[in-house]
Amino acid sequence: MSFRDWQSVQEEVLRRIHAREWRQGELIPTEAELAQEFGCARTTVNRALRALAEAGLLDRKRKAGTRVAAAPVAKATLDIAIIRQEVAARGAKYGYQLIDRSMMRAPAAVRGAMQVTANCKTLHVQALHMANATPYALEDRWIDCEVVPQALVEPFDTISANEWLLQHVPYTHGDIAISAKAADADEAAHLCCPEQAALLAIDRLTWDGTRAVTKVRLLFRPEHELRTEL
Amino acid sequence: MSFRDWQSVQEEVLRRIHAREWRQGELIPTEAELAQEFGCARTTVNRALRALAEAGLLDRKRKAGTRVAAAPVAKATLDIAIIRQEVAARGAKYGYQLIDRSMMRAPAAVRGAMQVTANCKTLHVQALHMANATPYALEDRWIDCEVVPQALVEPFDTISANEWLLQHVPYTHGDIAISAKAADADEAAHLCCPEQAALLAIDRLTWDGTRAVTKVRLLFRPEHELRTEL
DNA sequence: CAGTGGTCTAGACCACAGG
DNA sequence: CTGTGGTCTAGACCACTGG
Repeated sequence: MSFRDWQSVQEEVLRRIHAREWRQGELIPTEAELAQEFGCARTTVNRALRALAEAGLLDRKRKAGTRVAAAPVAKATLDIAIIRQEVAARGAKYGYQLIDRSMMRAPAAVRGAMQVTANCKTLHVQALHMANATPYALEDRWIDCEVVPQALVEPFDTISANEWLLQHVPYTHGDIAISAKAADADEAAHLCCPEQAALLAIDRLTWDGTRAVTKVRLLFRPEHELRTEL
Repeated sequence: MSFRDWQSVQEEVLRRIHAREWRQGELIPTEAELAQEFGCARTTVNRALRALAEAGLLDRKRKAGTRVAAAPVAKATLDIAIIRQEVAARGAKYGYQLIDRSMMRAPAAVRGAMQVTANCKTLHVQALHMANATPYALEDRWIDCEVVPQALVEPFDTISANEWLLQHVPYTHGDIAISAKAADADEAAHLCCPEQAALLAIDRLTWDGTRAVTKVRLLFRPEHELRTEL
């Protein structure tokens, strides 16, 4: 019985965890021991165990060894693409419609989240993304024009801010929050759904270093689902 | 200028992407070339580029080389823990309350998703998770007792099915769907919120091989948010 | 066919943390 | 101090796929 590539080592380790040969919280053999047992290099065992640790199934600590994670925190990965591609991936025809584009002072809540001052120049862009001519998502966005001056001359009438920003503005990291929200009158009108309908909301705040680039809320139609695997 | 560990190689590559030294869709140098430039082994460059490819920033193909991803699909990772731990992590006191536990025929929709027959023995468990004595999440679960016979003798009155299953039943993979749902009368009563309030719903279907183990819907209070980073 | 990434190896040194 | 995982190296072979 020998396992010569890291995938088969990983499978064997997974099998032992599922079969409860190695119990939750229990210490498993060291990399060197497993390498000897499996007849492969320690590097190969390391690759397999590291992948499982990243997936949350193992806890590894120097000197302390490797344990089967007591509470396997599942990592569900959401792929967040440009909305146009998302719609296309569902086999629907993408449509875009600009609702509003204007310089305005952001509400206090938005200024707070973006950490900008009250008189910071911000651009507000609101637009509707459509799939097969029916509403798909409502985008409500604030852009800090001191960070992204190019946005001042971009009309956003044919290309969405969503797409334009991803392609033209670098960022270092972002925060995402997913929640549910009842549709207000305005949102219901744009999304062609009843007022008070339960909408899925994705809020994203994007940073370049220490400065907020943009804050966006995407509201999806009631039946919308985010899908992923475990 | 030399970059001797994979993290610094990764940072340098990231810098060049952000600085647009390497444009979107553009071919970047081969691993061997970069290794020479950076004064390190090809393995080290490989480690850095592989990590960036997993993060969705690079597209790699044998023979075709490595390109900067045209549409950087952001991967947001949600950590899905046992609810008791989730509540504890927020610094609140966890509470648990069983609402219903009974053998019953699952609705057609549930049977379809779990791919079981109409007369399959299924256990229905409904329970409330609480934080600081206020409702936190409503759990509505179906368990296939042919796959998990031990569940038949488990009362689920002090330990939640959520936690018991994770600790006692192995699984191979799962599907997750996140959506928004308006509270019906029953749900509103349990969660102490107005009827029609917008709730965040997480549906999870867990498999062991080709057999469905359990299907669960978790409904969270209106103000609940799932947070993650990019 | 040949260029590129994917992986394995044996050995080495290092960083961290338990005892 | 010592055991464990984390990483780097140089070299090798392989698998895929573009031309």
